[in-house]
Amino acid sequence: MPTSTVEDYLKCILLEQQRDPEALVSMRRISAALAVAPGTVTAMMKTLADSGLLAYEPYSGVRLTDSGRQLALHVLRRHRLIELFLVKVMGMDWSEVHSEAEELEHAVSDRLIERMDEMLGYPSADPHGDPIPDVHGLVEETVLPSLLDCELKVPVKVTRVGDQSREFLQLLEKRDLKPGSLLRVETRDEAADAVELRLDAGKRFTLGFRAASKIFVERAT
Amino acid sequence: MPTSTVEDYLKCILLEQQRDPEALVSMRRISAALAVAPGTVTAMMKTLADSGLLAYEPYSGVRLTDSGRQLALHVLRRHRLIELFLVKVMGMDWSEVHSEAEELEHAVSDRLIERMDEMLGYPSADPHGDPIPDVHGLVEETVLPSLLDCELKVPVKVTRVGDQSREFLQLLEKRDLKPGSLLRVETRDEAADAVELRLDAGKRFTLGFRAASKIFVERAT
DNA sequence: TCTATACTTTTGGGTAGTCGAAATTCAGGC
DNA sequence: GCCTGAATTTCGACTACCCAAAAGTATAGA
Repeated sequence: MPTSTVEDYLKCILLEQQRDPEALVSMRRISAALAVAPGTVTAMMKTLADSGLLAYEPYSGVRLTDSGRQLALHVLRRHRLIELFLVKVMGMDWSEVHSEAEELEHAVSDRLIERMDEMLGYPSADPHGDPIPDVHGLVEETVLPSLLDCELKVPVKVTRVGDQSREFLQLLEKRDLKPGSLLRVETRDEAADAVELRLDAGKRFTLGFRAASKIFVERAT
Repeated sequence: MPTSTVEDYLKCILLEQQRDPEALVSMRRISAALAVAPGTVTAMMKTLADSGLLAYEPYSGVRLTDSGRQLALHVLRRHRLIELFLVKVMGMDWSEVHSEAEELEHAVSDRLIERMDEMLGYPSADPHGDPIPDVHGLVEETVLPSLLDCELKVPVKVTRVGDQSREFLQLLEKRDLKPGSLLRVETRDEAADAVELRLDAGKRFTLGFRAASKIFVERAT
């Protein structure tokens, strides 16, 4: 059974890999994401490679093997189900569940996680709109446009947010930009680094490009 | 912040101390309870003593200090609230929640545990009848008679069981001897090592002294 | 009083994970 | 082709656990 440290490394690599499925994941990215020294990552990558969980190319980076990927997906499944459980059942705020799930994902048994899944009605996405892998590790990967790419002046629905930080989520909460919210992008001004939104209620709100790129939408039906 | 290993040692010592509040807790008991080598316990006791969590008397044993006791009570609170939560909210079997709680007690945040407490209506006992310390670490210690000490032929109610092992709990479940169940002790035969019970429904069942000593009752009102 | 035995402590050693700093490698610009 | 800067790897060292086995201690019974 993998230690919780190993689970953290695998999950982190999976997430980094998803940003750019072609490339190998560099030591630098992992070391930054997990806040450990670069040398520590190199050492860990060697032992994970020895366990057959990933392929390690010295000076280039790593890529998960099938078994490593499978394991990482199970951790991700636990993480996201727990987040949804904390929001839906425990009534916690979605801006505080990420760090809580970060701990719990290593402690819950398979039995308990399946019970949560059942209670939640086998959901397909967590409170941030991230897809939940099923019990066999299958995920539906959909690429959504962000507020930077979507059509202008057309009603869209927020379906996913790409930043778990407390501050960002609290902003979205306050401005009613959570998954499910409806809005339209009125204008984009590259020079001003500004994306102007009109919310469902008619209120207007402006985001910077950086923040806008972290909100993903789909056409409102 | 104490590691989960330290929390396990403290909880274990608290529990052993409760069996015999006068005596010091020996290395042997701790080593047996936690399934670690005796030398490992001695080493850990020295570091815990250095941290001011317990008093260590070489060749005699240890006793928790106030701060050690406080910490242990918080772990115990988490453990017992989690057990009750798993039974009441998650619908798990009481014979399987102990080991699950053993992991979760080190992972849940204070925030989440208080949320559970609230959802459960600030309960005073876990599914086995063990008292739940309050948020300040206060517990009501009540000494109850077991099926070995209680009056004969008088209606009593099971209120606490002193063995968390799966097999024992499954037996109690099957025989309807869970906390809340009503029964009478008909006879005790020391030579035969037998305690004869008459259950509420009228059925009769016989336990050995060893098992009978692990079921605690109070007079039925 | 002495000793057998059960318990405790000490010692030496091992694994997992971490860091800081020195040494190495790679890739882009000249 | 060489140099430089960034990334990577290597190295020595540390903490927190853990074990097995040798050595020491306490005590109950002869």
